[in-house]
Amino acid sequence: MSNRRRAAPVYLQLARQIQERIDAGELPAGSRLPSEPELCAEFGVNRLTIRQAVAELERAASIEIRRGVGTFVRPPVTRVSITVDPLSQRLDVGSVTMALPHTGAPTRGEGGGDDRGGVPGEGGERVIAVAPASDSAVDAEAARHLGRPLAELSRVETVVLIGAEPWGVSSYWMESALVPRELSVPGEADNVVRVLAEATGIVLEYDWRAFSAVGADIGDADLLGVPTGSPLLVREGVSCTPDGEAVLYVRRRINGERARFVLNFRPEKERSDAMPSTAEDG
Amino acid sequence: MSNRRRAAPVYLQLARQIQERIDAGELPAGSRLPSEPELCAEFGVNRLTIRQAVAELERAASIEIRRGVGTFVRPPVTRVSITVDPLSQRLDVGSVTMALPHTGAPTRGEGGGDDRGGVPGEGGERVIAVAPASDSAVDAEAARHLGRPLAELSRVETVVLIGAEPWGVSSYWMESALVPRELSVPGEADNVVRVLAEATGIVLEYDWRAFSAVGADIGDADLLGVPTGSPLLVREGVSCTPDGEAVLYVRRRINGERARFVLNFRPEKERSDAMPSTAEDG
DNA sequence: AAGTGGTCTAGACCACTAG
DNA sequence: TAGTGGTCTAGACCACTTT
Repeated sequence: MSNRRRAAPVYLQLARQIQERIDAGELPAGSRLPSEPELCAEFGVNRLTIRQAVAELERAASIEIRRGVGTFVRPPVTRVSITVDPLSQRLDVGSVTMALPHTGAPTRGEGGGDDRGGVPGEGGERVIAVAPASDSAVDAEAARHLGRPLAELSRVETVVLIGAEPWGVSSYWMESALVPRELSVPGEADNVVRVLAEATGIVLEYDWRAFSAVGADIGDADLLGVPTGSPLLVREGVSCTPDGEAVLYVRRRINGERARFVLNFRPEKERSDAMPSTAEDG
Repeated sequence: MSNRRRAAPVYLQLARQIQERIDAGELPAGSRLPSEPELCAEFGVNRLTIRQAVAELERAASIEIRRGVGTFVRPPVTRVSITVDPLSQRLDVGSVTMALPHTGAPTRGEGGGDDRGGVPGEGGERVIAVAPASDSAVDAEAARHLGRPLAELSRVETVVLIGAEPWGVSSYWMESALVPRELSVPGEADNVVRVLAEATGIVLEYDWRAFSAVGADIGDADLLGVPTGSPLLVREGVSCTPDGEAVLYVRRRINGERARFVLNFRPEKERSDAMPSTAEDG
């Protein structure tokens, strides 16, 4: 009849213990954790148990593991903020692609300052596949959003780059007849929405946009260079003609660590220095 | 000089192989995977290797593991959609809490239908802690957003429930003097924003809101009953008086599987049945 | 009781990074 | 080359669920 709560597994206790050291400042951002053998000795457990604890902290984004080097406490993340003015901006002018300020690789690791100015290629969008919609669940949802039969649709898959680093993965669905020739073959494309608008002469407006969060599936994880299950910010929605005819459904998965979408509800004002805002949305 | 790409580790190859079976329909949603010993025999590897592969698929949300029972292919997720009308809704009327339609526990698992009607308690918000802001990074950010010194602020931590299930975790920061007595002690609170507005007589408007994605840290994972690192949708922002004075900073982490925020940019129209919309936002 | 997944040990070998 | 983390094996015991 003992209602005693089962003790947590050892690896979880260790994870919490190490997290407490981090929170308490005993292990400041950028500092190195003891090596796995050292932790084994300290806690008197098998290496695999230590590894489970460390993996837990890595999933929690508390630490960063660098193979062959060591394990380090992560500094607080800095995100790219993208502002959307919900009161006025209704025109879908293209992609977020060109937005980002200093495109240098993100600062990480030690507390040491590492300015890295002037990475030349600002970014862009690389088409990696174009194919007719199949009967997969995601294609079916796109067809539903566009109110068109699956058979008429094509899907364009792209990777959005900042500098040379993948920042997000996009899937676009549109009528197959609308797919511009420039996009019909994998390669650089700069900005899919703009190419589409220019090639077809269609003016695109936002119909709706939605935000959600998912873990990276195996395919997206590959493309983005992150572990499977990493949090991705999903931004999806339909763009339409000024008449309201749905033309394009887009679903973009963005490395969660590297983006924040901001909606300002009040007219431009002195806002706290809080929002290091930027850029346009697409 | 061999530039041959290193072969992927066995567990990853197995994960991809199993994922392909799922994608191909050989393992339909709801079906059970072979047990771990069976998979060991089939692929001729150690059980731990199989477990690594299976863990990978679980992180990718492709499968669901039920201890003592088996491992099952997950059906596509269904999310609660919350609409925000960016053109008009500017008043911060309270929490998303009361929003959700049928509060039954989410359907999961087998393809079999499992209606579960009539969970009585519709949900609410449970205060779990109230404390003065410390010098932690997250408290400091709140102070920055509110433009007030840390010492004047208090933090209120709550869990947002749907039925009996935790749906999100909220942190609110406000002037310590403003914290209503009703919130000053842990317990049921129904709706923090409403309580705050009623207790102080302050009318709250949105200043800004932002969306991002993070993995659950150990604490949030505990509160939400999800694994560490699970994708959470973060909705944060400042609410202010009609004069624009920042009053409240809120940062809510929502189980990523269970929420989607929708912004409609066009006036109400016949929209595709796509958006099974709902509710208000807070 | 039987079968499932969860935790843990001991030991091995490998790949990557740095000095 | 030495030290780090990454992968894999073999075997054990446990907790949970179902029958």
